[in-house]
Amino acid sequence: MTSQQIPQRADWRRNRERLLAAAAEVVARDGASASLEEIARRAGLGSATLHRHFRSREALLTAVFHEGVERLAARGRELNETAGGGLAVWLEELTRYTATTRGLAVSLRPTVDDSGCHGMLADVAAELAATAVRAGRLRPEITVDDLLALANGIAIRAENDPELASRLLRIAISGVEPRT
Amino acid sequence: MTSQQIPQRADWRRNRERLLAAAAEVVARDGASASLEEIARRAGLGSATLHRHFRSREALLTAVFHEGVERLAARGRELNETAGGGLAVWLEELTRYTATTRGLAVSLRPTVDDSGCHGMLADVAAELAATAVRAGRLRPEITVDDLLALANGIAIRAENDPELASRLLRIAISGVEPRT
DNA sequence: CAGCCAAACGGGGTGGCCCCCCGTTTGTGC
DNA sequence: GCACAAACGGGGGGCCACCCCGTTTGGCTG
Repeated sequence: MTSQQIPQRADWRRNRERLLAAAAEVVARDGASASLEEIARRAGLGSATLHRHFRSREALLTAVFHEGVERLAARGRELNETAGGGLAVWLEELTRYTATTRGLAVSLRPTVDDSGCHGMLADVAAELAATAVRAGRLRPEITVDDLLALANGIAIRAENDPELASRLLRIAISGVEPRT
Repeated sequence: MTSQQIPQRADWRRNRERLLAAAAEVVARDGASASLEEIARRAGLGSATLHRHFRSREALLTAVFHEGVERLAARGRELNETAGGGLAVWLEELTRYTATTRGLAVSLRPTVDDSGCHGMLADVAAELAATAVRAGRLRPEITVDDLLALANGIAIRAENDPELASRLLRIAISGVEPRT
């Protein structure tokens, strides 16, 4: 998924794990703008090593969030089996999770080559959306990318506030006018 | 609105204008994270002077965007006189404008003391919302703050893409299900 | 088990940024 | 014009990203 070639030497793999563990801590505290130097320090490695392992801040963040994003994707596939395919439920879980996981929301913006976290979710989202359209619960002219962008915008804005994230997403899904 | 006391010496006012002009250029190019040093340099002033005029990045951004935000507020009051009070129209204009004015979306997040740009819009938004509720076009349990947060999240996400901003806002306003 | 060498490491340099201290200049009221 | 508060700005401290290049090390081979 990221720019990892054939893992080579043992120390290389060990250091990668150390870097990811340190990054997880620091990013959880400071968000996407965490200091790369501090991450390297905390891993007991030189900052050059960090840069060799992860060419960019984005590559590092992608690796840090990889597991959580996979879990979200799996959850989406699971929900897609339920009656009506729980698009709305999934979007809310997605938004809450990305809002409360510091730095993740920013990392979910699609990238030029789509090598980041976004690509991993786009597929599940598309399935859920298709099911929802079939069930008459999603207007067909709304694209998956727009749905994801909406959830992403809400998550960025509601960083650290899951209640706000849920509320905003529900408004966006049900609209603003009284139900007729 | 910002931390401006009684404007005192002539050079003080002159320098303030120079700083704001430089800031407008650089922020338009680089967004909210523009380099303060570059702004000072471009204004032909020392960076210490910039810090004396604007205690924080946020204070500077607030001043830079002041005029545009006032215009948005005025536009809101104007729309509030029309039939049904154009809440939806205003929200879309707001979102488009903040999405395309680099750095503004970030500056519109409410601040602790609410001395930033947000306060200037909260009042108009409240009027528009009240009118919309009376016209049966807004569920009363939706708060103004949530509406603004939603528009703000969309604008942050759709930075530099007015079409995306419009589309997302319309989805959020009309909801995701087919109109019954 | 030793020796070799590509792979991997990391100290430290470069250049940038923010923020502020404090000695210097300047505008203004008298 | 003069005195003095008001305002300025050079430059230092501390942090950061990024990268060069001399040094260490893992693991293969015989």
